[in-house]
Amino acid sequence: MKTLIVLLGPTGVGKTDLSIRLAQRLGASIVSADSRQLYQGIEIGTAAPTAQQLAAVPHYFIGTHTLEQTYSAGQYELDALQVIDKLFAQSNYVVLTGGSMMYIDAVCNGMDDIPTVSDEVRAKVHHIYQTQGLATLQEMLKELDPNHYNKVDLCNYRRVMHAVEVCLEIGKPYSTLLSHTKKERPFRIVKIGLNRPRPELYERINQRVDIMIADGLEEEAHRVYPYKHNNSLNTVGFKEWFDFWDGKTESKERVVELIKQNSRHYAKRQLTWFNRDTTITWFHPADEAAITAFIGNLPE
RNA sequence: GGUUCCUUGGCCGAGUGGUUAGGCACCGGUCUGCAAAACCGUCUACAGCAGUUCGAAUCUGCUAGGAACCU
Repeated sequence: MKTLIVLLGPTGVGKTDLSIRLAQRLGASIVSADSRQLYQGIEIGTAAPTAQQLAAVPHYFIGTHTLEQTYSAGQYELDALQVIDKLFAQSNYVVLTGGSMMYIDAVCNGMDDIPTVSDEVRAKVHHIYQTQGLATLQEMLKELDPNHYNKVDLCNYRRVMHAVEVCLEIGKPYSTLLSHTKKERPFRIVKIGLNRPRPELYERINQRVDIMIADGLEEEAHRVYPYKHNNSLNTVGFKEWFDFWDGKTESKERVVELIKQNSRHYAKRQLTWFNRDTTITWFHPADEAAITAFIGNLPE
């Protein structure tokens, strides 16, 4: 049976190393589900696989986009599925690995078809938000899509804005596009979660940030500073430097502290998301034997 | 030894008699197209003891710790 092995877990838990060994053992390629490693030029800060690692196993969605390109989970679903389909023609296994919750979700469960919002509508809604504030957008949503109005987190301007944008774009309520059903995939999905005791995970994250600094994260961030307004750089490890150069952070020591802290926050959010998914089988990354056995014991 | 001042929850920090200031961290949570994003919740402290008062973090005294200055 064609099987997609989904290797997921919080940042810094040790997915990359394991994914390569696993892929080699299974004769599989690796499809990255990482919304930041997909960009070129921020390899250090995103802990992207090294050239050596990339040479060991074919990788997809690593460094495939420029910092100025916009990308989304919805687009990823389409692109990733296409790649996965192609890979299954040559192997029974494909390893999907990464920490971008929504990207993984998009591949495993699918997202509803929501049209891309035109620049005009986006600009219009953004303008309303800027000039009249969130309250006005909330009122608009109440009018345009009372159903969704009752469900969204009204304090979260991103979500309110998006819902309003889509309503205006399609001329009907956003909620009419939401099916709340999982898409069926023509392959089996096996989710393997990687986690460590919290103190251990945080210690690794802290150490990894120190290594990034030693590897030249500051220089890398400085190099991409001109592109800071792109979504690709609304990223932990970069925005903290931008704030420093913009005079919003007092010292470099503080920058490093913030990067560590924000990375830990990110890990926590990932775990919160993954913990809801009861189909995940969890392992400690060091327990590779158990993981291998688990995969070996999967029914044909 | 003397004088004056200080002591608030993990950290910062407001509050001079009468709801649990607030911020950050920690912890927990939300999540269908910018998701390494955006957002939400919880955490009831006032150095200790005694007293004044209907009522004290806020007033008084003593004790402890700290700071500055004097001898």
